Amino acid sequence: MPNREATLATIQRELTAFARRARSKAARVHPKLSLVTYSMLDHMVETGGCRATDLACHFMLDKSTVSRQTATLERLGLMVRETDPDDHRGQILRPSEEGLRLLRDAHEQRRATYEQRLAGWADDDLERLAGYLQRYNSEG
Amino acid sequence: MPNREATLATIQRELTAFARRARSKAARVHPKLSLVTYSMLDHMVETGGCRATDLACHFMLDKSTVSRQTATLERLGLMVRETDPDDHRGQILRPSEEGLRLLRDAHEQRRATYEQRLAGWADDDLERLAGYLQRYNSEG
DNA sequence: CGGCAGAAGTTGTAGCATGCAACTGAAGAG
DNA sequence: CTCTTCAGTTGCATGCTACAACTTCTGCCG
Repeated sequence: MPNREATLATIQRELTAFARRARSKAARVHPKLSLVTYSMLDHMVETGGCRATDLACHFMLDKSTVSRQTATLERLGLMVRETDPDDHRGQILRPSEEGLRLLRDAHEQRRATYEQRLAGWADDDLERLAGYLQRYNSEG
Repeated sequence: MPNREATLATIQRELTAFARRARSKAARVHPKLSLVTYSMLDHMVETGGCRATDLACHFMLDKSTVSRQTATLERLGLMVRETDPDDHRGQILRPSEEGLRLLRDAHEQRRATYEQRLAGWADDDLERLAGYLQRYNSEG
């Protein structure tokens, strides 16, 4: 049985390896979208439409960066904006129909990738892993 | 008991969240080093001195990118290079004394971060998580 | 009411990482 | 010897990011 030090080192190493792979492989979940713009579109759906400031806060990015990324999304026809009726300074950002389609495709693609990768796993192992990851992310 | 679909979705979501956090938080593991340059120095140690081509292959980067990063490391006094005696085209890259010191600091810093984050975990939970992560990374 | 602080976004500027392509120098095959 | 291939560097372009200055609008306080 390995000691705690070694186990911690393994977890650290494996999570780092995962992060590196995620950045390089899943960096382009769609030809037109980077991981960040994809996540932004996703966040607009999850929140039911949000403002640029929300995105900046949630992803810890400068508002100028968000402004440029949303401009790109709009130029690609993947996002629409409407002035917030309650506060004319802000805008409500939502995916367009095409943006929603693209998001669904990307979701399905990623789901299939994970399903294939975890195909050989037993159900209870999957559930334990899911629980561990939730616990890890919620702490700290 | 959740179904397999839901469990897979959870794993996917949590790993994505982890990757996003890793990008923003662990982006700078040391004031002078980015995650990439840090990993490069680390790889030089693990391999006992390697060539730029090895780094490019291992990290899936263009050789020009590696060339510039190693130039930066050398300019910072963290790395030294010597012409490969067996092949005068290549160079053997190694951390300098200061590079090794800095690497040890960074290692310790990261180890402490993980230890703190996982402080409340039972040993067998840690070992199971480590095993799951190894299995996940080794497959696919 | 009128002015002023603060918030939401945009744009100018700069820095950094990265990739592709063209180039230099060296090793190895014929 | 010559030609090809490999290791590495450099020029150029691109994309993401931050900081700062500016615009427009809101909300508050005198």
